Amino acid sequence: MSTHQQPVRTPRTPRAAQIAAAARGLLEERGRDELTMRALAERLGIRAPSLYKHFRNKEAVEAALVEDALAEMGAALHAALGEVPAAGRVPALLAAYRRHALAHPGLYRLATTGPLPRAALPGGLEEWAGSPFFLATDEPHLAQALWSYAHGMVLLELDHRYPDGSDLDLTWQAGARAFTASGGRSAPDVP
Amino acid sequence: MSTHQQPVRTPRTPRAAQIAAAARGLLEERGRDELTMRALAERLGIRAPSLYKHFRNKEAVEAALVEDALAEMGAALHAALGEVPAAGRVPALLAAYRRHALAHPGLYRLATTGPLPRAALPGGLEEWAGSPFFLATDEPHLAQALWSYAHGMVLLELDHRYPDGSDLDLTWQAGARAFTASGGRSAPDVP
DNA sequence: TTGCGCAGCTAACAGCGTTAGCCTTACGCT
DNA sequence: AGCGTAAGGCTAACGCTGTTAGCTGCGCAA
Repeated sequence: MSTHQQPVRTPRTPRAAQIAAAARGLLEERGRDELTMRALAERLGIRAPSLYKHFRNKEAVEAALVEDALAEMGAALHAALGEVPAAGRVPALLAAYRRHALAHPGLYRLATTGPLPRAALPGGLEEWAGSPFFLATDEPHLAQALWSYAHGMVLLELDHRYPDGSDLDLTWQAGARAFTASGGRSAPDVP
Repeated sequence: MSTHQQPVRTPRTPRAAQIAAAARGLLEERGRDELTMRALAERLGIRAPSLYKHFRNKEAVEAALVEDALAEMGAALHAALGEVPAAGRVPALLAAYRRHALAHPGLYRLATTGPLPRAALPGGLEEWAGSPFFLATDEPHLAQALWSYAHGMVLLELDHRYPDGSDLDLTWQAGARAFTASGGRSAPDVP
């Protein structure tokens, strides 16, 4: 229907999949800079150099996680849009974005900050993961602005940049209101 | 008047100021992960361990740069608001934010991503640097949303996350329109 | 003149990603 | 049955990182 098909995923040997899973666990449990090749190997019961039999280098391990992150984020956003009438798409999209990002903070950061390893990613995955913003706004520039807003909100929330005691639910609502009131060809106001 | 006084700065010995200046140059010219203690020392004609006579550790050097970054960003934003009538504050603020961040990308990233070294920062500096968003919107939650939007835009632009050929001027305009049309107690629409 | 402290130095350590080279195991083919 | 090969582990080591300990020389103050 309105949600295009998810792009093909990069094939992964069974052992590579195990390593990626262990890396993901390490990333979420101990944070980005404790995801080291030696710690990853230890979690798998092997030594660090053995990892290089399965991944070219650390960046390739991270690229595998980025691929997972984009695929899962894309699936969550497309699913959120599927359940909602056109008028309520922006708030639904923002809620799903926030929920998914905060549920996987390490993965979110890895996939969305710093340079994207585009060469190691399946073609079309990035666009597919971002397309819900275009589906929710019907206008490319407003879609990019909405995406930027959601990204900024999540990062500032993860980094504890908002003043203590901020009611972020209300902040997300204020942003949702701003983006539904404006520009979108099909969205009536949601006070 | 409406712009409060800038908070006091942390005192810095002459040598510490030289080191911070060299660190800033290194950060902007060669990027965040080429800002190493050895490279910094070499630029100053000394050896890395000597730096520890002036800064407790690398994090303290970075904290000095974060302080500079917040003070300068705050000054730029307050200045931008001072030149503009109430109605045009949001677009003026966003334009100044973008211009300043893109002019000092390394410093911007250092100061706004990852955990803030709040303990090493002068009290009130962070709030002062962020207060222009409150002055521009007159509503705390919309202010935080606007800030998040600007932050997300800058980061995605710096990280080249937008599709090739995106006209980001138009995206910034779309966001400015969304945030001026909505909520703000004093802002009429700016088509 | 004596003493002190500032600001440099070398040597070294642990941890990082990564490479080279070795060895064992398992499997397919003749 | 035996051989060849490839997969997937291993150790040792390199150059890089931040950081510490301890030494040295210079300048200033009492």
